[in-house]
Amino acid sequence: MELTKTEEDYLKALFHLTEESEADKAGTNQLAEYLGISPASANNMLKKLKGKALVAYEKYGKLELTGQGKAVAVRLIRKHRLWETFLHQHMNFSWDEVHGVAEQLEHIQSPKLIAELDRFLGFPRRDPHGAVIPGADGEYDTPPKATLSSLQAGDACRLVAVDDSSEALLRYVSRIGLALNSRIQVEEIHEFDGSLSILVEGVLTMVSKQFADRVFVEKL
Amino acid sequence: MELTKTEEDYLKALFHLTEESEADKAGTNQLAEYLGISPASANNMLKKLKGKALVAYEKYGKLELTGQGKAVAVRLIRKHRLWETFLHQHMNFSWDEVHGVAEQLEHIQSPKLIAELDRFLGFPRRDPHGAVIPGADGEYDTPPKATLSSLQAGDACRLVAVDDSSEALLRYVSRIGLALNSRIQVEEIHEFDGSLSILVEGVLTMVSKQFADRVFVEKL
DNA sequence: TTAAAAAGTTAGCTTATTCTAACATTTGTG
DNA sequence: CACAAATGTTAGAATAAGCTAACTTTTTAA
Ligand SMILES: [Mn+2]
Ligand SMILES: [Mn+2]
Ligand SMILES: [Mn+2]
Ligand SMILES: [Mn+2]
Repeated sequence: MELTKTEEDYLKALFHLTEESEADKAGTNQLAEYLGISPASANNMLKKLKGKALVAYEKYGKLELTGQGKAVAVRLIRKHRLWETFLHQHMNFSWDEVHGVAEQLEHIQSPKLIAELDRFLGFPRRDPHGAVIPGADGEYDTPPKATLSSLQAGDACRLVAVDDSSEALLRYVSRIGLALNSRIQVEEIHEFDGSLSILVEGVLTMVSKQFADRVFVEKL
Repeated sequence: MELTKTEEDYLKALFHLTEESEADKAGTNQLAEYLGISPASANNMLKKLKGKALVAYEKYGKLELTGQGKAVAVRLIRKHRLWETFLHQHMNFSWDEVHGVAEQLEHIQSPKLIAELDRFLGFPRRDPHGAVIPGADGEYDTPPKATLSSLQAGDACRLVAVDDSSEALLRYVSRIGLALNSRIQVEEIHEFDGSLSILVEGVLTMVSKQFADRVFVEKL
C-alpha cells in the first residue's frame, strides 16, 4: 500500500506535533496551520488516513498516530536527516540550506539507496542540526535535551542541537559564531526579560530568551 | 512557471521520441505507448503543454518540442544521468538498478544540488551506460554512434555505450562479460539471421542481431 | 479510388488534493 | 448556566491526471 508524498508529509507533521512537541495533543487546526493548508483540507486527509489505519481519532476528538503511522513517520525522518547530512557534508550546503531539499529527497522510494547512503555517510547518529537520526530498525530514542535557557549564571555547556524549524534561527546561530559542539559560558541572566549574556570563543554576546529556548546544550 | 513531475516526464519522453530516435516523428499514440498511458490521456496533456508553449503541433499533426520544451528535457536528462552516475559510483548500484531510482531523483528541484553533484562526481561526461551527460549550459552533442551490428567480420572495437531502455539487456551485457570499454573482436557474421560470433576476453560468444543493434562501439 | 485500419480527439467519469463558505460541536468565561 | 469564541466538519467547486467508449481524421492498400 504505497503512500503518496502528501500522505507522508501529513504523517510526519502529525509525528512532530504529537510525539516531538511537549504539548502531545494535536488538533485539526493545528495540523492545518503547521502544513500551511486549510482546516477543511486537513480534515479531509485525516479521514483518509484513518481509513488506512495510520491515524486514530474520533470526530471532534484528539489526533493520534497508530503504530503503523508512527513507523512511517520515523522512516521518513530517518531519510530526511540522512539526506540533510549528505547535503551538508558532501554537497557544501550550509546549515540553513539543507532542509528544503531534504523535504523533497525524503520521498524517494528506495530502501537500498537509504541503506547505502547510511553506509556512505559512516552511519551518522546526528544530523547537521544535532537531531538524532532514527535507526534502520525504527529505533528512535530522543535523549532528554536541556535548553540554554535552563542554565544558571556561571554554568558552562556544549551546544548539542538547534531547533531546525526556522532557517533564520540557524543563520543567526552561525552569525554569532556558534556551531555544534561550541563551548558556551553563561555569564549572566537578566531577570527583566530572561535574556542571557554568554561567552562564545572569548566573545561576549547577548541573546534573547526566545533564542535560548531553541538551542539545546549539555552542561559541562 | 513550475512544471509538475508528470509534465516533466512527458517532455523527456517527447525528447527521446523526436530528438533521440532515428524516426524523428512522434505521434500521440506512440507517446502514450512509451509512457504506458492511454492515447486520450496523452492528448489531454499535449493540449496543456501546447498551451505552455513547450510542445508545438496542429490537431492531427506531428508532435514537436519547442526550444523551451527541449531545454527542459535536456536539463532533466542531465539530472537523470548525473544521478545514475552517483548511484553507480558511490551507492553500489549495478548497471541495471540505477534507472528506476534516477527516474525519481531527476525531479528534485535544486540547481545548487545538481551543480554540487556534478563537481562531486568530477564533472563526468558519460553516465554508467556510456550515454553523454548534457552540460550545465544545455549543450548536448550526441556523437555519432556505430552499432556492433554495423561491423564486418574481422573488425575489432571497443564498447562505448549500451541502450539503457531495457534492464534485461543491461544484465545480459554483464552476464556475457562485457562492460564499458571492453574490447570486442568480431569473428564471424552469420548471414541467415545476422547473428555474430564475437570474442570477448578470449571467450567466443554468439550474440543475436537484436543484441548487436543495441550495443554501441568505436571501431579500433 | 474507395473502404478498412490506424491514429488522434472528444465526452464524460474517477481519484487525489486543495479551497471557501456554511454549519456543528466543544470550550471557556462571565 | 449561557453564550461567544475556538475548533472541527460538511458541502460544493476547482485543478491535475488518468481511464473508457465513442467519434473523426488520416493513412494504407486493395
Ligand atoms: Mn530538517
Ligand atoms: Mn516532504
Ligand atoms: Mn537511465
Ligand atoms: Mn521521471
